[in-house]
Amino acid sequence: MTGQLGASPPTLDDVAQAAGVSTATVSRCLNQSEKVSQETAKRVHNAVKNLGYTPNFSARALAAKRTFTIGAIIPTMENAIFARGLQAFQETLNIKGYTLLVSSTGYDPEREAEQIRNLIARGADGLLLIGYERDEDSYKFLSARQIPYLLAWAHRPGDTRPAIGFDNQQSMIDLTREVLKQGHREIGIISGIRSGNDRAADRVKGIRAALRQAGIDPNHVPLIETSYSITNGAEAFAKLMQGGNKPTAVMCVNDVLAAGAMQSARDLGLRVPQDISITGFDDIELASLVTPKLTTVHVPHRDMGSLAAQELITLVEKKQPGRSFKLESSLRMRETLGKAKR
Amino acid sequence: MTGQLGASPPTLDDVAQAAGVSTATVSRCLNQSEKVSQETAKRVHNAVKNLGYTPNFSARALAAKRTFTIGAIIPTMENAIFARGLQAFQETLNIKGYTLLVSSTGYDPEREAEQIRNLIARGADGLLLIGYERDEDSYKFLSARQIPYLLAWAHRPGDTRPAIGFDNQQSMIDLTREVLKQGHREIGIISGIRSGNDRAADRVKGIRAALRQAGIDPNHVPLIETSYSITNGAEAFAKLMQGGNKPTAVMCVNDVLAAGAMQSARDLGLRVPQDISITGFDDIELASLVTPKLTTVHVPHRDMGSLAAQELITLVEKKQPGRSFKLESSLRMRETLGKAKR
DNA sequence: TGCTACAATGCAAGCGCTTTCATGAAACTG
DNA sequence: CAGTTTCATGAAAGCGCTTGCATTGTAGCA
Repeated sequence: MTGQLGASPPTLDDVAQAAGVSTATVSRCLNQSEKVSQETAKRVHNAVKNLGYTPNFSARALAAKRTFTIGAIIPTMENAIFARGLQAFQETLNIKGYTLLVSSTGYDPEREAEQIRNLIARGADGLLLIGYERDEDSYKFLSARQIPYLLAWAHRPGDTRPAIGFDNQQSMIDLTREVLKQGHREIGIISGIRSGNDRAADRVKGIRAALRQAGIDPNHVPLIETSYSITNGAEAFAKLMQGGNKPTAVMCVNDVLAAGAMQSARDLGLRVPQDISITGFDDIELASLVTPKLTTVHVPHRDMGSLAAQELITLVEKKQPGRSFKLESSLRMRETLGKAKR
Repeated sequence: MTGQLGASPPTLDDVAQAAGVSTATVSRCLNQSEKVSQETAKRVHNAVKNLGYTPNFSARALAAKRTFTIGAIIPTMENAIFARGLQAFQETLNIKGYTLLVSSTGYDPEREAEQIRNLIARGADGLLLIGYERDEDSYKFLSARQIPYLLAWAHRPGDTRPAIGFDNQQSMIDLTREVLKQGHREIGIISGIRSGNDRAADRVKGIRAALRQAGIDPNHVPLIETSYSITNGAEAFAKLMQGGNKPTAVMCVNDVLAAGAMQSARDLGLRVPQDISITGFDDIELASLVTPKLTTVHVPHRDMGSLAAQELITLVEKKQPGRSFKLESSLRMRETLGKAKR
């Protein structure tokens, strides 16, 4: 417990001296303990404790070219969508002895490119990225440096890049069919910004594909694009209801937007689902909290997170090619989708 | 654009050679550009671009003993409470050229101690911590290493440690007085786990102090302690309503718990606020999303985050003693607090 | 007893960067 | 024009760690 009062932190050298061994031995003792005799190990551990020694991470990374750190770059932390899956990702990582480094981009592609370089510069052994869509340069950078990476929250049947997620487009087709089944013909769409966000884009594509199949021209279906927030969802909904032929169902590309839409519906005196149906996507906690409960698409966030962690570690340790996984989403028919009014 | 195909990443040396200068010059060029002639600078920047050079962060940290990185350790990322303030914290940090490293503890004091060491080992120039309560060893460690730190989300009038936040206890006293003003005498409390979480503890203290002042014995007021989650809030509420003398108002230590309580109330067929009043704390987005809208205490999360960032940078750069700031919280009287039934 | 085999340890060379100090050239001074 | 600054640059010493290789001591074997 002898503190290093004000002095610079204790180094491996200090520990070595205190334990009467060389720095090599201390290092081995701290890493691959099996190569050191029990007696020495005890002396070293004592010295470590007495000095309050903590290994300097930078020095370690520099010398070992290995950090046991995985980086994850997500669009935003404010959104429950990623928080859930990321939590599971981190838990699994920790169990396997890895540390997670998170950073967020605010849905800005340039900042994502920046953060990729940043996390690599920081020595991340592997990277988790959200979705497919990003500059080709970023992909080039990753393969030039031979950094294992995994895409998450998305899965495109034909694509070869390793990804783990669900088919956003197909999920939305399924949901849209349910909406159509309820007799809705006038549909409104509230989407997130699709540029640079393939999840949002694929979901909209899904809606449109299903509509087309049902003989509805998707080009005549009103769509409002706005960034993910409750107030934005509310505003978009209000705008949608100002138009000429008002929709009888509003499909939102995620639950946050849908919650906003519901709020706005209430403010406009519209009953859900009697006067208007509203659907979401993601099935975050919010979905079953609002009144009435939101009809949405359930996504196995936690499974995805923990599977992603396992796979990424495999990639890092085995230097394998990298596989893709498709997870199943499922509809959650709750209370906000009802029969079409007319 | 000449990629380093498969090879190890380009280093300062490579850049220096390509530009025909020494590594010292390249380094200066990348850091304090004013000390290098314009012509050389151009050559260097060209070389950097051509090689796709990215400085190795670990090497830089090791040599410079400076990282321009601030660490933040929060209880959880899943909770909107911290996400908001942290976002602002990060934004301000970025503007000033710093990077944020976040890690979470799951409300586990041991993991917090671990993470403190971890972030310091990673070279964080300063630390943001939540609340006052933690092992004395951690505080000792920080001062031994002379690491600037700032406590947030709490502010205790008498305490000398630099903190930025609001008076949790006083805020809750104010809210409780409003509850009492509505005629409530039978109060129930749903709290987070108070051990290791002084925010929760202070809030409960606030309720109890106000009750005592009103002549109600706080020891006879039922309290259920549970970890922060909607379902836990719901369960706690149900349990509270099973007791002998049912409360007419349930005060929750945060909005998440309150949202759970409201859900449970609905399931039990209780109307809010006619049959039972419910209050929250924090005023996260959720609060105005639930039906009816939650009466709660508003906390200036974003202001706190950005002020914290500024102050922490000052601490890091000026090595000043470290000041404390008290922010004002305010009541948001919405729809879930009504007159007592009897 | 002399030999090999092996386990435990030490020596020392880096990892990629910053920074002090020295150096030489150019720009001033009187 | 010699003497003094100023400026741009380079040489080289680390920062704290890991790790390949060399060295030692001891056990195992014939």
